[in-house]
Amino acid sequence: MKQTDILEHLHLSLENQTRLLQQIKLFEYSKRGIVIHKGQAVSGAFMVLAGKLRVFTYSPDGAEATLYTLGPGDTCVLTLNCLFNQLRYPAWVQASNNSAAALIPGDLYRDLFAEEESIRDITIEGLSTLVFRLMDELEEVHSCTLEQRLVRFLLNNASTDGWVHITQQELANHMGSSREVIARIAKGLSQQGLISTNRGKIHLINAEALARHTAP
Amino acid sequence: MKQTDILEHLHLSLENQTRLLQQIKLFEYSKRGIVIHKGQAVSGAFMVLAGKLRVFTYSPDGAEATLYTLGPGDTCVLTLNCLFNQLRYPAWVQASNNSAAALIPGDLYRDLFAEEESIRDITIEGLSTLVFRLMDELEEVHSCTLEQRLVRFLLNNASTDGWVHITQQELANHMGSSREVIARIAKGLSQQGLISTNRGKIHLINAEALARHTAP
DNA sequence: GCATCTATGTAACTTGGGTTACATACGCCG
DNA sequence: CGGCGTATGTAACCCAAGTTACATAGATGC
Repeated sequence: MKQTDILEHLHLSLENQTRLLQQIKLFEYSKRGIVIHKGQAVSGAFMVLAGKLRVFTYSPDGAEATLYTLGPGDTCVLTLNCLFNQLRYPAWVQASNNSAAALIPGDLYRDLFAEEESIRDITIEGLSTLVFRLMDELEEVHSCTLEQRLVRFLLNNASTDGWVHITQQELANHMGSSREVIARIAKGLSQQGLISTNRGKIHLINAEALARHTAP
Repeated sequence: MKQTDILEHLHLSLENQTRLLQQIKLFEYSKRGIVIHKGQAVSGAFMVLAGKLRVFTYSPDGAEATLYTLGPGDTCVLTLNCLFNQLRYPAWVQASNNSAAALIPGDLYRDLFAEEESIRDITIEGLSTLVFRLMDELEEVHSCTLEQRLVRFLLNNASTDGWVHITQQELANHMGSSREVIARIAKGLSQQGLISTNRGKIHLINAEALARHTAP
């Protein structure tokens, strides 16, 4: 992981490229490492360079709920929120794999935001996208059954060969439910011949039929 | 309602004030009038000048769920989203009272966004605030009972004398539930002497005791 | 191969809250 | 005042989904 990798994700004037490289800090995280914890003061914008980070909250009773995940080139929008509004970070961030991220100091980011159109664009786009994702999720939560949400998740996260590599516990965390409930729903789906369950992964046997479960 | 009222909510250079007044369109809505319907193409940014607008969605089965409400000086963030991302409007907007709003054409808004720091600030702040509100709501939905959510809503919306002017049907729509359920919960609370229910309004008798219902 | 993790499978029980189906009460207007 | 539209009150019923409590089955290392 090199500092200069960050330039691939941004379009900046040469002068600002130099400033950026002088001021960013690189961080590397091993699998399951905690990147940011709730309540932490955030001193800059986080951009993921490699790996995968998961942003999640704990509900008061200790259950996890994933908000979203970040891949290479993604900026963690919540850190932008914190920067522009002087807030503390409202969630946890954990590395799903070995990952690397760059921290762009807050003052620099604000300067770049004022000077560089491309920075303004990715900022606005990141915020907007998150707003839509959250709205969708909110609507989904109170208008879909857990089975529909689970099916939708599987369809959205299957690799081209129809496998989803995830444990039932992780699925449960992701949907804010419990493992047993996921197992029960998965059992129903597998009895209908739609999926098969394995240790650490799920196979979509009939994606078309499965898709019909999200709407009827 | 005069065009120039909009200037109170924005800090612009004189030149841009003139441009703004030349290009905005004013709209007035009577109570319950539809301001924007889902799927509509949005040609500019909406700023509320007077009254109150309610932004909500319908779930597939026809139940309403309020996303948020807008008062004078608020900009509808979703229209910004649509502008910057060329999307269609993802919800309905209805006037809660007689209201007025200004439409700032998209091209003008983008110009102002590039030129005026104050516009950038309110844009970012509006988006950020919405992100936090949505995150809170999402967390609330899967970690609180309906009673807790109802109590919280009442506490947040009571006037200083402890009255909330809203029908149970509106409450139900707002929380994505049904009237009967709200009535059942309200009955429980009023039997404990915490609130009293009346036609079209609810009185908070003991707000402190009520507040203790949101956490234990 | 055996011990030990970690992941999955299952069943019984509980509960929040949505649904259905009425009854009653309020308030306005002719 | 009396009727009609709108708001609230209540009860019985049902189901999705969370909880508790174990059983079993792949992995991994020694």
